Amino acid sequence: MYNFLGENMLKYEMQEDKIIIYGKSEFNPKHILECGQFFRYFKIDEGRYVAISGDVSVLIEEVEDGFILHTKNPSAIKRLFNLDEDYAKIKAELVKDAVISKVLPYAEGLRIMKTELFETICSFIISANNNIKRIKLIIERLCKAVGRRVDDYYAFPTIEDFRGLDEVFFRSIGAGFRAKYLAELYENYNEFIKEDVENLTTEELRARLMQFKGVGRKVADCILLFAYNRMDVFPVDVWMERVYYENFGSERVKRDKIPEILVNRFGNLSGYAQQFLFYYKTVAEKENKTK
DNA sequence: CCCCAGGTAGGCT
DNA sequence: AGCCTACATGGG
Repeated sequence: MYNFLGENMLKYEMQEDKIIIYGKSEFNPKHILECGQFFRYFKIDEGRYVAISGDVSVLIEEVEDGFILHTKNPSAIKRLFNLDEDYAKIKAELVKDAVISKVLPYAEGLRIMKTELFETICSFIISANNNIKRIKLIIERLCKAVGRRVDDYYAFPTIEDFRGLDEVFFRSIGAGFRAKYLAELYENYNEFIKEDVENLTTEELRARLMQFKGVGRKVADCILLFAYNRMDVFPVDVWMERVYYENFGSERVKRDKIPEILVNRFGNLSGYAQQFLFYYKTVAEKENKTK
């Protein structure tokens, strides 16, 4: 059955073991997976990616006029990629910004995902003062060590899989100084999920998330954006700090001020703006230079 | 043998 | 509050 929610929206068809995506303008696996929001993806070859979220996997295959998302759990994958989100509308608004209009053409079909909460918290704690390649490496070692085996891959560990794991264990998978933060998660996360946080404002929920050790402003904003899809946040890391001075403000400001300035500029589209800029800065700009 | 990476906590003033 | 620095580890 088709979705007829809007004229310009992504057209897709749900089947028992796959989702068929029609057209390539609103869904681009490279742009979605390589924009830094998600770590458990693998490029198989030209045109094929595998992604694993929680305990669900998907094989993304490029075909003539779109993509086929092979999966045992299509509804979970539909949710993961926010397939009903209307990006035509979002981009029509964003393109009015001179800086964004420059980078949008490089990231057509980028979508913000909706990632699993526990996985997102762990992943972004690991991301602190780290590089993407090594973040992926540590996460894969974590999944292989304690994640449930599903078919031919390992699920991301659940909170219960973390029971009893100590700092020594997390150091053994290469987490380094972040090991103690991960070891503290079992108790603190179990406390957190008892609370009703969905109705908190973004500011309140950020403050709550920052009570986790290893979660500061930037990591909290990533959790807000990717796990909660709160779009009124703009995570600022070393890359976004560079983008800020190159495009938005030449005067030196305190690093803590940059998110505030950019959220004022982009409002409820901040999260989208940040991801388009991040993709351009970390992937597209580099590829342009090598051409 | 340097430097850097999707930063943060803790200690200092 | 705001500033400073240590922090584990793999890759360039």
